[in-house]
Amino acid sequence: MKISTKGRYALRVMIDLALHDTGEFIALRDISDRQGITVKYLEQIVTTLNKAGYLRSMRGNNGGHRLAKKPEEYRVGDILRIMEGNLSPVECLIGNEVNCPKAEECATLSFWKGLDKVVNDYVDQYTLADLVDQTKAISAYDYSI
Amino acid sequence: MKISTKGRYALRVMIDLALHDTGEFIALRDISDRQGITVKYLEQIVTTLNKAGYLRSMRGNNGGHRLAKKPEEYRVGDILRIMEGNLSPVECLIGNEVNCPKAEECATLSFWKGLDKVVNDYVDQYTLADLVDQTKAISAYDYSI
DNA sequence: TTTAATTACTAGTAATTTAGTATGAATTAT
DNA sequence: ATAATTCATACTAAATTACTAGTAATTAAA
Repeated sequence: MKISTKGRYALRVMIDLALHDTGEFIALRDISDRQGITVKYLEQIVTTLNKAGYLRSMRGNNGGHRLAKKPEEYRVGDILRIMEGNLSPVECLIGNEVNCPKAEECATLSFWKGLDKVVNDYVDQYTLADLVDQTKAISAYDYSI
Repeated sequence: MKISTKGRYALRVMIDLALHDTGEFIALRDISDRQGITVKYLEQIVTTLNKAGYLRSMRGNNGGHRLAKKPEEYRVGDILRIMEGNLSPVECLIGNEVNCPKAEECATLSFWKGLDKVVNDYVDQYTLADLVDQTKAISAYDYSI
C-alpha cells in the first residue's frame, strides 16, 4: 500500500520548481543539489511529467524545466496518478474499469471501490499550491527542502 | 499503492469461514476448493491470522480452523493491517510513528498523514460482518465465492 | 564554429518484494 | 497403526522498484 519514490519525488520536484520559479528554466542539477536526488533519476521523473504536459522543458546550455501552469492548477492526485500509473488498491479495479471475470459475484469489490474512492478523493482535494504554501510555512526562508 | 494477495486472500478466508461456520473446524482443503487458493499458501495466511488471535485452530484428523469471534467483532482494517504489516502510504510514517530525520522540515508529511488517515478510517468503518452480508446479498445461495 | 551544458532516449542492473512451492515434523480422530 | 490435518522452516521464481550507464540531440555563449 505504498506510494513509490517516483510519486514522492515528483511531488518534491514540482514543489521545488514552484518555489524557485523565476520564469527561467531550472536545470536538473539545481534540483538534484537541493533535493538530494540524482540527476539521472530526476531525468526519468521529469520526462514523465513533461510528457503529461505538466512541465515546459528546454535542452541545451541554460536549458532546464519550469512549470507549465500555475501551482493552483495542478491537482496532487493528477501528479501521483501520472507517476504511479494509478492509485487503485487492487488490480481488478483500475480507474472506473473493473477487470475481473468474477466481478459480478465479488463481495469485496464494492469494498475496494470505496477504498479507491476515498484515496482518489483525498489526493484530489489538494493542489500543488497547497503543498507549496505548507513548505513556505514550515521552512520559512530555506526552500531547499 | 496495492494491497497484496495476502491481504486480499485473508479477507476471502475470513468471509469463507464466517459463511461456513457450523461450530466445527474447517479444513484448509475445503477453503482451497472453494476459493481456488492452494492449501500451502492458505497455511501461511491462516498462520498469521491464528497468531493474531483471529482464529481457533486444531491439528490432526478432523482438524481445521474457525473464527475466534463473531464476524461483527472483526474490523476489516485490523485484518488488513495484520496481513500487510501496515497500510501506510509512505515508509516515513508507520502508524502514528514518524521515522524521518527531516520530519520537522517536511512539507509533504502532513499530506501523507492525511492520506494515511483516510485509508485507515475507511477500512476501520467496516467489519467482517459487512463483507459477509454483502456476499450473501450477491451470491444468494452459492457461498463458494 | 567550437565548446560546455543541458535535456532526451534507450538500455541495463542490483536489491527488494511478492507470490508462491517444498519438505518434513507434530498432532489428532478413527 | 493410519490417515488427515496443522505447524514450522526454508527455498525459489517472477515481478517490481530504484536506480545507473551510455550516447545522441540541442542550445547558448565564447
